[in-house]
Amino acid sequence: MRLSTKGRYAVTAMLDLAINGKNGPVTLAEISENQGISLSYLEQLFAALRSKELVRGVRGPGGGYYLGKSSDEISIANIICAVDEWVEFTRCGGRQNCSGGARCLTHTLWDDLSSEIFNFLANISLGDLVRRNLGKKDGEEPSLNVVANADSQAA
Amino acid sequence: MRLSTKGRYAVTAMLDLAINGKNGPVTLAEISENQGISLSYLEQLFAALRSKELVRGVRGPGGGYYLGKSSDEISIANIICAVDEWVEFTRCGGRQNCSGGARCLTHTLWDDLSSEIFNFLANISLGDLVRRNLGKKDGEEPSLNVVANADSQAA
DNA sequence: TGATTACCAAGTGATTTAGTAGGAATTAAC
DNA sequence: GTTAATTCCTACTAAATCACTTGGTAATCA
Repeated sequence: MRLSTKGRYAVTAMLDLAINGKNGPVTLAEISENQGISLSYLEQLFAALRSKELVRGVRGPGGGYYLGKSSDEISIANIICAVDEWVEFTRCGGRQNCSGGARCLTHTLWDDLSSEIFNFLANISLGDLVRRNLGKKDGEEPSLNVVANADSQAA
Repeated sequence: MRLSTKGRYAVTAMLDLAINGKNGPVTLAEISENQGISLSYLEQLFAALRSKELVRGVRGPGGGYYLGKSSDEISIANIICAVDEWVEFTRCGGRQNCSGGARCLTHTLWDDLSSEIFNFLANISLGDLVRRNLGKKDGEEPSLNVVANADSQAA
């Protein structure tokens, strides 16, 4: 499994698209400008997003990108999976040669852990992020209490 | 932020240590054998774990590693942070030149998201994992319902 | 003394990251 | 119909990271 800045770029760009795409498509040049991400790198990320139908491109002057679905139908997990390919590889392909050993024991456990994180991200939609953002002024700290996790206490 | 196989290696090794270290220290050679991780790579991971006092090494014959604290005092987040350095870097160091722009807006939001994940991992201790494991037989699927998250629903 | 272990530092091939470069295809505006 | 704006596509690249190897040194037990 994997969850790095690449996914963050994609989420940031999609959020920009969700916020600024209300009236007409948004160009990658604008997102590049807004978010400080290189244009060609954005193109590559959006190629992946498009293949998963999370965005829809319109060519020519006045073109740009729309969201492929409503922002409430797009989860953060969707976005990250599109660009980052959330593979949680088992070292022992399938179930061979790790029947009772400590290796298999720990890896199924780690897979459970990563699927918990997946569920967490799958329960936050792009629409949630937009609403959380627009409801706040700049100085305020936007808290992110989403569906999945009500009682998070700091360590 | 970052959460890859390197952290998984460390968690796996620590779990092995917690399970097999009841009576006497465990050598890295044993963990290497059990988990299929190269010995020298383990050494590097354990150098990081030792610097955070999560493990304690004993040299010489009959030596090996102990846990540095009780397994209930070590969280998964502790382990991952030790080897993976959980940096959630803000592109605009501090608060310069992103007062109201969309950039800062999205990055504080992403930071919230990553701290949610951090809290999630911080609420699972190594002891939790051990108990979850030992209570099960091999064939069974070990469910991972931990303190932090009671109501996880699949997406 | 010798074996066994942790410790330490440097190097390496493969992969990923974040980006450049250079185009081709589509379409709106002139 | 030409031009400009935009998406789309392929290939390349420097830097970083991953997982590992090599070759040691230091401590400690028998």
